[in-house]
Amino acid sequence: MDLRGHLDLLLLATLHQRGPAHGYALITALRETSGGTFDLPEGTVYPALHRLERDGLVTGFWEEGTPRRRRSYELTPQGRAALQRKNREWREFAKAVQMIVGRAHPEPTG
Amino acid sequence: MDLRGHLDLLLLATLHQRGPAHGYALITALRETSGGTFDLPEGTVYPALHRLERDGLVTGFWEEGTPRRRRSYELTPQGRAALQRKNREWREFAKAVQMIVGRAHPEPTG
DNA sequence: CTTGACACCTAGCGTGTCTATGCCTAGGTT
DNA sequence: AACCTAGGCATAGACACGCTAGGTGTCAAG
Repeated sequence: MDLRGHLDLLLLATLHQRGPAHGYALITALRETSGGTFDLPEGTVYPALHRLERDGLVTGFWEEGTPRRRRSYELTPQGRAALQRKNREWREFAKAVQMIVGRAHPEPTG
Repeated sequence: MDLRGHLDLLLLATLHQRGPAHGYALITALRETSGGTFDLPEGTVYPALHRLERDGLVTGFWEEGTPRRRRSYELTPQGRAALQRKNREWREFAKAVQMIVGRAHPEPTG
């Protein structure tokens, strides 16, 4: 596991910042923005986008006038609301983990 | 999903700070240290401890002289090493998410 | 004798992510 | 021509993890 259930947050946040984008572009954007930490396989991203569309958080449309067929997605109002919520949840989660982890560190030599 | 694959880190970190502890005590400790954010069901913690023991990251022993039977666990050297590694992974992960999420926030009213 | 805190355990489910694979187009190389 | 690489989408299946839901039992207080 690598994404730990935060994939939706990452996708929604990226769509929010960059505007409508297609799957492959999202993969690239996440890889670059995260400094290489998130290098997501397609089998992760495409099903996730389908899920988000099914749940009404994004809407997809086939782009016209591009050489290759590509399906782009943009945030819906519910998507924006979900992003806000997931953002809050992330901050609370990260803070809580930090509270537990952030005090002492194990000694390198045990 | 709530713990997002970071349960092991939380357990190992708590054991590292408090020394040997039993399952129920870990649940209480995590709840209090996290300010209530992590209120883990027993069905989450006990199987996780079994997993950690199976993998050699903790060793369990039945405490003697306590009114109720309780199985306590303490970190092994591998456990300490794993804690270090998971700690690093957490920091990298949190940083990467922050890079993606941390710039803009959706407007409250859309 | 019932309630509630303490303390442990497990089967089975749902969900999410990844692996693996497939299909197709465009552009470049040999 | 044949081949390769990058771009682009898609799904099936496996796996890991956490949670639900149930169980066992002790001890103290009402």
